[in-house]
Amino acid sequence: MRATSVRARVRAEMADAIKAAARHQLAVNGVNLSLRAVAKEMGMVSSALYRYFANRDDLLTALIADAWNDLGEAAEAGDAAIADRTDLLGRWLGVCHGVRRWAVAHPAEYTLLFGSPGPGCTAPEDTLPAVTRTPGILLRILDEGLRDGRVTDPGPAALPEEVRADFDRIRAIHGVGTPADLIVRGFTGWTHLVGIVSLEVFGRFTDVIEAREAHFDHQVRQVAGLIGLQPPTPLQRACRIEPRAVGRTARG
Amino acid sequence: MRATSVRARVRAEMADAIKAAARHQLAVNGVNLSLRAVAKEMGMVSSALYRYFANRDDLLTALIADAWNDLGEAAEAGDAAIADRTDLLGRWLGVCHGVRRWAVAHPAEYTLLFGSPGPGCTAPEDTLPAVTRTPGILLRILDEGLRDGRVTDPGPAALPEEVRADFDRIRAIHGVGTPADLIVRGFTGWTHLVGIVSLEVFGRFTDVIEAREAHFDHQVRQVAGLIGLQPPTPLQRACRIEPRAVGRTARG
DNA sequence: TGTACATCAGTGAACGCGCGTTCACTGATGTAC
DNA sequence: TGTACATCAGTGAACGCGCGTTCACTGATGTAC
Repeated sequence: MRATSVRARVRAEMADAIKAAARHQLAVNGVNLSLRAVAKEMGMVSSALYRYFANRDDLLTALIADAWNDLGEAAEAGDAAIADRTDLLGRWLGVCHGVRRWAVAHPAEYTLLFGSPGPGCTAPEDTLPAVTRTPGILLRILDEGLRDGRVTDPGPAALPEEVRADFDRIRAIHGVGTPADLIVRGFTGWTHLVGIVSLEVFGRFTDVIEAREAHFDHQVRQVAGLIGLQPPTPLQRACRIEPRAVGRTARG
Repeated sequence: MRATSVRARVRAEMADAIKAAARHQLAVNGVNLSLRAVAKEMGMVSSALYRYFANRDDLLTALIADAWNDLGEAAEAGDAAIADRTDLLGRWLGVCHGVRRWAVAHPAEYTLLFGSPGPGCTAPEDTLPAVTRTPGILLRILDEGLRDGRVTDPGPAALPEEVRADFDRIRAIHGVGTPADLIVRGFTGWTHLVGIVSLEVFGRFTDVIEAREAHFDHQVRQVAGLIGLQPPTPLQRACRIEPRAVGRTARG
C-alpha cells in the first residue's frame, strides 16, 4: 500500500514537472503549446506525455485551471499585503496591483485566461470557483465596506431589471448579501482592470504609455473612487500603528 | 495606359476579394488564418495568392489595418447617429455602443486588434492613424465638452509627472489642447470599454451576464459619469427639436 | 489593322517542416504467495 | 526471504495531416511597332 503511494507521489511530481515545462514553453514560444517541445524540454519523447495527460487539450485545461488559481493567489497576496485591514481602498488597490504584476510576469498564462479562446476551448465546470476567485476578492472588500458603512449603499438605482437578475445570480454564487447595484459597481472595477491589464499585456501600450505602473495606479484609483471606496480619514489613520506602510505596500 | 489601369483595377479587386475571403475564414475558423483555406474559398490554388501578397504576414497585416479602420468607422457611425450634437453623453455612449456592436459582429477581427498578438506581430508604422482613430473620437467629444463648458476642467490634479509626460505626448498626436488630466479621464473610459468588450467577445460572460447590451449600457454610463459627461439639462433638451430620438438611437 | 513580343495571373507538383497521436516494445518497479 | 507475475513509465518508429512557400510551366491579356 505504501509502495503504491510512492509510485503515485512520483507520478504526481512528474505531472507537475510537465506542467512546469509547459509553462516555460508558453513563456518562451507563446500560446501555441507544442507537446513535442514540452517533451523535449523534459528530455523525454513526446509520446511519454500521454502517460500523464490524455491529450494536448487535457494538459492545456490543467494549465488554465492552475493559472486561474495563480491569479487568485496573486490577488489575495495583494490584498493581504495591506496591514490596515480597514483601509478598503488600499486593499482594493493592492488586489489590482497584484493582478497586474502577475499578468505582466506571466503574459502567456494571462493570455490563456483573458485572450481569445482557442478553437477547442471548453471551460470545465469545476473551474467555476477558480474563475470567480479574483472578482470574489474584490466583491468581498466592497461587501465589508458596505457592512461597516465605509461604502454607501447605492440604494434603488436605475438598474434595468434584466441586469439585476444577472447580478442577483452572481450574488448567489458568492454567497454575499451585497445589493445588486453595488455588485455592478464592483464589476465595473473588474472590467476596467481586465481592460487596462489586457491592453498592457497584449502590447497596446507600446509607444503610448511608458509610465505603466504609475499610470495603472492612477487609473485604478479613479475607478475605485467611482465605486465608492475612499481613503481612510485622518482619524481612522491615527488609530492605526503603522499608517504610512500602507500606501507603499499597495503600490510596491 | 488605360488598358494598364484596367489590369490594375482588376488586380485591386482581386486583392479585395482575397481579403474578404480571408475575413470569412477568420470568422469561420478563428484567428489561425490558413492561406490554403483562403485560396480554396476563392477557388484558386494556394500559390496564386502570392501574386497579391508577399506572404501570410503581409495578408494578415492588411487585414489588421482594415480592421482598425472598420472599427473606427463603426465608432464614428455610433457618434454620427446622435442627432443632437450637443448631447455629448449621448455621443459618447453612441461611440461605445458602436464599438461593441462591431466587435460582437466581427469577433475574429476584434481579436486581431485586441487579442494577444501572434509571434510575428509587428505593427507597421503607418497604421498609427488607424489605431488612434477610435480613442481619438472619444477624445474629441471630451475636448468639445471642455471648450463649451459641458465638461469641467479637472484642474491641476494629482497626476504623477511621468504619467503627465505620456499624455502630453498623446495630446500632441491628436493635436488637441485638452489638458492631460482630462485626457487621462477619457483614457479610463477607453480602457474600460476595451475591457468589457473583450470579456464579452472572448466568452468570459458566458453563463455570467445574459443581458449583455443592457449591462454594457449601464456600465458605460457609469464610467461616462466618472469622466464628467452629463445628460443634457431639460432646458438644453427643450431647445432641441427631436430630443427623444437621441436616447433610442444611442442604444439601438 | 495586324503581327511579334512582353507581361502577368494562375496552375500543379513538390519541398521540408512540425504537429498530435498510435502502437508494439522494453525494462524497471511493485505485488502476492 | 525468494520467486513468479503484474503493473506501468518511457522508447522509438510510424501514421497522416495541414501548413507556408518555391518553381517551372501555360495560356491569356496588354503593348509596341
